Amino acid sequence: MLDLKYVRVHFEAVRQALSRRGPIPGLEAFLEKDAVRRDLLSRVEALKAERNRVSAEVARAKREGRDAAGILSGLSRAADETKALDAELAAVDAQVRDILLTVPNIPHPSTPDGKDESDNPVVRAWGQPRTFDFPVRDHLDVGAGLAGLDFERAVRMSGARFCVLRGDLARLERALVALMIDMHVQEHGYLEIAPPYLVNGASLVGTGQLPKFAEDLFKIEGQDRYLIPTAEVPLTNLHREETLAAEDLPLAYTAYTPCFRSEAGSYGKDTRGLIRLHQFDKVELVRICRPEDSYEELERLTGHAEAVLQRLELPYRVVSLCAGDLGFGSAKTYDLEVWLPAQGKYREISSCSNLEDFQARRADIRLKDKGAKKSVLAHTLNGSGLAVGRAMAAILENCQNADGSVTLPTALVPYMGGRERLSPVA
RNA sequence: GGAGAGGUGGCCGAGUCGGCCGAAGGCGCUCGCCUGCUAAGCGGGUAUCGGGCUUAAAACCUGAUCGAGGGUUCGAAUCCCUCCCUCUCCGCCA
Repeated sequence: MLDLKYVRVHFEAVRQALSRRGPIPGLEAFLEKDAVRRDLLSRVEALKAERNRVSAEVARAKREGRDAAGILSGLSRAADETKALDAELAAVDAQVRDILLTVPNIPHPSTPDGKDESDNPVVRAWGQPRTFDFPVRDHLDVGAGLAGLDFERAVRMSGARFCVLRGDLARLERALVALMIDMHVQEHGYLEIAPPYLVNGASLVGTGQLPKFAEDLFKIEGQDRYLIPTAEVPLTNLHREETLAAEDLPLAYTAYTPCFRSEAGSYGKDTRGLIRLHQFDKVELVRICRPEDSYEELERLTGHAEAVLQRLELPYRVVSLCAGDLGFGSAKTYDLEVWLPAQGKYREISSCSNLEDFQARRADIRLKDKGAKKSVLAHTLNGSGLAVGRAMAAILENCQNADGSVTLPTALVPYMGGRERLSPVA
């Protein structure tokens, strides 16, 4: 959410900056609604101030044993008026808030111009895509050969876009999670968190999924509870409605969780394989820091996610999302894209974003310097470190051999009980 | 799931028949004084988020907040309703 006063005072500049994303419907109504709100607010406050003054007079009269009937006369009409205006104010207030809640974040100046993903500039690349002297199979075929992916049964029990992992691949999933968490905790200084997978609506408003993207979420029927679409939600909301001590920052959290997404509107996209599922595992990174540090923190966070790809020896590149492709709450995002040889393409495996104070304002996450009078909004960042299913797909494709076996990246060997290779099941 | 108790400032805790209660008192923290050192003592300060004014800040004016929302009332921490949460006992359960 953007700052109300800032939007009012710098409306044209805000509109300009947001237009880099494309059209923002709803913004036009803001100034008018806001003016009405401000007018009502000052009138209501004046009425309340007068009411409070007279009430104090009544109290004094009663205490001194005098008759307060004279003061009291006509007050109930004023009270009715206050109540009516107050209701009007609450309604307009909600309207202004609704507008603000559906306006995306302002792209940072360093976020490149562009309309969609084809405009995302490559910032850097790492590793050489391998050349194969045999026909490359996609991760589905490789996984099937290992008897590790079972989509048929997953569909029967849950429906499309679910997967059952078996045997070596079930273990590989666990190994990947363990490797990633260990790296982030032991080498990058994150605190491991095991959060709830169900959160309430307020938390989702806090991180920006609600109210605008309700259709992307799985909601528990009849309850104010939703399956998390990413661990970003519980991790960032750890400190919702808290004022943090500035000297404790930055805070760095990591968590492994399943993520649940309805994928409404992605029919026909990536229908095969592990790339786009209703449920997938992800290791998430969240950092909460002082405003002046957040861009430095974004580079750091991105580096932590890259380190995992490097450890797994998977070729990847880093792209800077252009304004038109930027996520709702993000001011700047780097996507890490891993090489998938069967597709002959780099595919997103991590997205690292600086949300600046966009989430902090919604979630009321503040920080205060020792001795400072005022608190300020913190900055929040998050990134995948990494998406586990996509990492598995990348390993199956990049590390496959002609005989259908898969040579595991060295870093995974200890996590796979010393095994260096997964062999096809006859 | 059943029965009961309760949610007040960083913490503990008071709040009488609704009326100078944003809230006594204590602890903690902090500033100053005092003091061979430490400890003790004395005095002061110490919730948050808004709106207005201001170039800005401070000061000042003002609104809201005693779990959340609503109601009664001129006026609600105090009365009423709904919800959330915590604790105790019983039942069930990994």
